[in-house]
Amino acid sequence: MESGSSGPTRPVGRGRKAQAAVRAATLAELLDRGYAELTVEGVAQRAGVHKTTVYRRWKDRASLVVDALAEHFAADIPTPDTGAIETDLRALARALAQSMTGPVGRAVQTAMYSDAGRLPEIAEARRRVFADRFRRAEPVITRAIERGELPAETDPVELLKTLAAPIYFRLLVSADPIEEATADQAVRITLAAARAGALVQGSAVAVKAAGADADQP
Amino acid sequence: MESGSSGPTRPVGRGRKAQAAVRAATLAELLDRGYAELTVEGVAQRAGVHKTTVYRRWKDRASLVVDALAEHFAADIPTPDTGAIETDLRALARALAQSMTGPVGRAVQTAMYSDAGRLPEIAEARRRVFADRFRRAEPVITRAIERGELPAETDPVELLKTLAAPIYFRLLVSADPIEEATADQAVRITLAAARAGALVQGSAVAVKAAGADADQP
DNA sequence: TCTCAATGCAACTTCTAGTTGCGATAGGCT
DNA sequence: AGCCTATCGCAACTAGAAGTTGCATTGAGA
Repeated sequence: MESGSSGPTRPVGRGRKAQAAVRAATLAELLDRGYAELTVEGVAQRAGVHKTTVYRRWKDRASLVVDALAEHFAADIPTPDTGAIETDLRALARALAQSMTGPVGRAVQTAMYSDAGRLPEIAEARRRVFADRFRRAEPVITRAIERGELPAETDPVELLKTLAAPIYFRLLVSADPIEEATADQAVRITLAAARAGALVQGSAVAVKAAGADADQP
Repeated sequence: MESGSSGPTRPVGRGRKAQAAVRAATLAELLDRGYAELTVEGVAQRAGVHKTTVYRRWKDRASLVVDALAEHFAADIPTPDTGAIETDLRALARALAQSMTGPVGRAVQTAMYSDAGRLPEIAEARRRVFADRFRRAEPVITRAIERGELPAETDPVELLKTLAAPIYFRLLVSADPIEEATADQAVRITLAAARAGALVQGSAVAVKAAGADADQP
């Protein structure tokens, strides 16, 4: 967009500071007013900046929110390999819980599943982050299967969803605080289910008899 | 609210039909535009009604949405008592999954956890519904404990949250379709976890050592 | 058929989104 | 230190949706 090779591409300290303030203010407003009630003027005031300053940097309300969230998309959840499924899953679950901890994490994560999640860019980012996490985490489960720690038919994706579900439940439904204990509990539940053979492939899909009528009347 | 004993309390068929159309249109708009993008004029047009007709019946946008959702709050989830924990839980989970099935159910449930969920009336309704469901479902677990089907220390609330989590995960996070198989899978996971003793009281809370510092730095 | 409550319509006010032109200012560079 | 200019603040706009009001019109029920 910018930075012509010889052009006057000076980052300009003033602008950088203002933009950072606006982004922080956007997350704060997102957290305590929500996307639906977020106003550009409110963000500007909170950032100690004039409304036009916001509009000069961002096309509209949506791209302001998208950009403020985008900063924190970096999934960066690694692929643990401790040699035991329990500690590996604990690392994964704690990393997920961690990403929802603190005002910023909570603001970002809840916003991504609120009405702001309908913005195409957010929806796509969500898909990307999820695909990335599954891709990184899958080896953890396949290795555990190879080691004989889990039933051979265990479905990695199903297991990871089972691991994530109790954590997201706290974030989005029950609004209970999310701590390490939350993650550890999710691990216990998931492992018990996996060892009992409840997470084998196809266990979560309906086995439709022949017939093409899937819609309800 | 209305119906003074001798007053001119005629329900007036025309009004009833218009109101029903507006409520239905509100849910439809909620489903395919979301609360943040929902406009009163949009709802009115969709209902084949003039904007002022909406404002004569509802104070503002918020109460329109609240009222449209309120129709469907009736939790009406019964207390199954089949004599076996598995079938009882299956009944509970399927009833929950059922409430998220079909366009109306999906619209209502997702809206309650979207930005509309920040409206005080919605937040309170959510608490009421949850409290009611837990109250009705708790005997199912205590009976199972008495029958020796579950560990004696099993925490009923923790178990019910574990049961609900995978279903809400599909509704709010993964957006996978919700079917009976989803509910049945949730039952398998929950039972495996409960039987393994992962849902005993206090298993989900951090055991803080003495000290008053709970906030993060 | 006749009535009156409820709707349709137009014309408002207010609020926020988003835009534009100009003068003020502060950060970077010499 | 002092200039240069990109960026900011400010005021004054347009556009659209929220919400309101007065009056004419219509249709369900007695």
